[in-house]
Amino acid sequence: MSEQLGPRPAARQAGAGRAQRVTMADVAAKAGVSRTLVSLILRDQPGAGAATRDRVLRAADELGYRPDSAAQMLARGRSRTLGVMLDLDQPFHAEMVKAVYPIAERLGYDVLLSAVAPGRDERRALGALLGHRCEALVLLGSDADARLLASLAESAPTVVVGRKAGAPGVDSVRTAETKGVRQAVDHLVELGHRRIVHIDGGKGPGSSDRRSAYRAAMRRRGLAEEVRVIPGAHDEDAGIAAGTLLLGEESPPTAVLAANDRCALGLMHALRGGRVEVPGEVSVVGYDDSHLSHLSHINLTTVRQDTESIAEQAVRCAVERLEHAALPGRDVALDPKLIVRATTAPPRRNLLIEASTN
Amino acid sequence: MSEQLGPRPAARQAGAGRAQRVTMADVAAKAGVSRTLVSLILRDQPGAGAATRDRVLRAADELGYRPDSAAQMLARGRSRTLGVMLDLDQPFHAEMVKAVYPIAERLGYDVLLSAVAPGRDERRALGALLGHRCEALVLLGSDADARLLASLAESAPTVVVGRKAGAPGVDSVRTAETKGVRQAVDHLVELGHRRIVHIDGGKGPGSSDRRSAYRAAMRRRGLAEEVRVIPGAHDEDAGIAAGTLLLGEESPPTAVLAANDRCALGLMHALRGGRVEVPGEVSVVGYDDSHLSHLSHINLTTVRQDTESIAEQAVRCAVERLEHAALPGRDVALDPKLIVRATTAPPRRNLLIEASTN
DNA sequence: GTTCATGATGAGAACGGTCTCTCGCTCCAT
DNA sequence: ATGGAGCGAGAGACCGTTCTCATCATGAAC
Repeated sequence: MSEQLGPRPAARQAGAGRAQRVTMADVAAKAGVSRTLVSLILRDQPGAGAATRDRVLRAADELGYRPDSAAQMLARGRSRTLGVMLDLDQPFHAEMVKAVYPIAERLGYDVLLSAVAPGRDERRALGALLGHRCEALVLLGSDADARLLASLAESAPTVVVGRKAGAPGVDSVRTAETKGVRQAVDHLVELGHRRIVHIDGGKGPGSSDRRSAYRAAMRRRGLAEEVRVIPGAHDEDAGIAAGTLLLGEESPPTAVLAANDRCALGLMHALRGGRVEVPGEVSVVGYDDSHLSHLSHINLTTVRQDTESIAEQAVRCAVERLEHAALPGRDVALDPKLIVRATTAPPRRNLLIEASTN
Repeated sequence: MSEQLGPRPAARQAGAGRAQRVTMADVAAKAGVSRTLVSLILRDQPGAGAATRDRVLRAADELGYRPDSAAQMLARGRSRTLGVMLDLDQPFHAEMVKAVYPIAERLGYDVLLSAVAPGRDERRALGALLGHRCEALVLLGSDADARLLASLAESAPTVVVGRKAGAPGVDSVRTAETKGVRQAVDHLVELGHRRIVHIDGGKGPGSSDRRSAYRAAMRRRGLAEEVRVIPGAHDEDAGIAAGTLLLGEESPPTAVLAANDRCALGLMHALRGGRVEVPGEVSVVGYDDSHLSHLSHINLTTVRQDTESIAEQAVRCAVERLEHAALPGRDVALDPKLIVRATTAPPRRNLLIEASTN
């Protein structure tokens, strides 16, 4: 242990050698005014003379003053901080976060990130956010059950992105899966495809919606008997597995609607490995328009979720609920947009079969 | 109790409708002890009777008490929080963060994430971390110049991951590029390759080291006249460009050492698109061992940076500097390991030429 | 010349914790 | 008895802000 001479020697010595944090008091002293006034001026509030204002601002700048958000939070009773929980492995989450930053900033909120990781489940990730006094939570692709969500909502406004919340008092923002899927199916049908299968996303967020939307869209086009769902997931391996499965079939589909872009990529890889051309022999549609799909060598036709708007709505929901307490739980569904690139084309009859029996 | 005619009604009403935050005072009241004791017990310090301890813990649990880290920071003078700056688009960063979490936790540190994004440069990302009172900073793949690093280091211990820091008082942790590259080259040479090119990472972190390491390794194997570096970058497009270039050549290399996995992927895609088999006609080695390379359909031979150890060292550096103030700047270089998978094999003479003129 | 808004400034109490100190007790050697 | 140790518990200062309220000039209005 440390010898105890002065008050809290440990704390002092921890930062030893390092410049002490510059506080408002230092600025006040340097400018020759009171702390109160410094606070006022730094927060850009009226009530200080122009000359004083200048002097204080200059002093703050020279000292390299940086407000201590811990103290601010404590004093304000509000942190003006939004917590975002995400999965670092999901490119879509990355896109969302990028979109959330500027929006939150515009509304005067700070953003804190907390990732789920092996050994760090949602509960912990969220606990960290709450501990850091986030006033509202945005959950990207959460698996949380209704009970957890409900209990969260008791301590902070909670918005779930990408799926229905299923808990009272919790907002959700997501893509209108029905429309996205329908656009994709319509596109394929108009190209001349009939045998269109769907690789689903298993129990991932939004996938049950997409599944039923696919069925509905097919029925709507009179293709009820062609409906076929292959169980999958939101990663490359699922796509590979499905691709391998299809390669072995006698009369495989001419088009595939994948669970998401990663899944589509896996699928395409498997198909091309089996010498099946995309889109020559099989058309592939992804879902997400993640940065992967833009890449020139991939050039994936995909359904773009409007990240920008989703982020905007999510932040807005959180903030509104923060300000007007108990609103009813909202469920915002945004229109997605089909981005046609190079992986879809009219079907070429029988080529697939030929190729796969090479 | 505070039934008094409200000081700060604004603050109170901001959280209107929402349950008030449970504080230590509430727990203390419920357990019939003082705040001090509650604090003691919750921090797991000696000095409280077993019975009291139980009573307090139960009370805290029942009330759903959650320590307020803002207040803790303020009171402690220390935040015990590590700030990590990252780029959400880099899979390697994701791996790092996943590794950092448990290590930091073991050392009793909290982790805050701040991402760079369009419209949010390193300066801002770091400002956010500092504002939230991070005691130390870990920068993943930073572009920051020496001046910025030096000024950062004045306010908090700073560790740069993936490149040399180049600023005094700033630690760096990275892979011993020389060894990784040498292993890769040796592996290829032992398989029988001589014509081995390197696609470099442009001005990305670590790439100049890899470039010279490649030259050295080639010379060491007596292949000085085979040295060839193709300018590239750390993404798929660079790989494609290089691949396209090579496809057009008369006597292309039999093996390629890519800047990183993403680059390798692009390269492979381009090659396969040109009907060139990997590894049959060209062997490809990546760098990073990101989750992409594990995928069964990719199965990339790659140089694994030991994420685990890098994270450990980075956190350790930060913490040690935190505790022992002004140590000299360290530069830890960790041994990488070549992971041989399915994209490397002995060369087949002339096949590449045949294939590419098909 | 006294009274009053008005605008600039300062004093001091929160906020929710941590930490040092002191206090009252019991236990045991003198 | 007497005087410490040793331990459980509480008092109160403090961390760096924000916010309310009081104070103090200053000049316009009466």
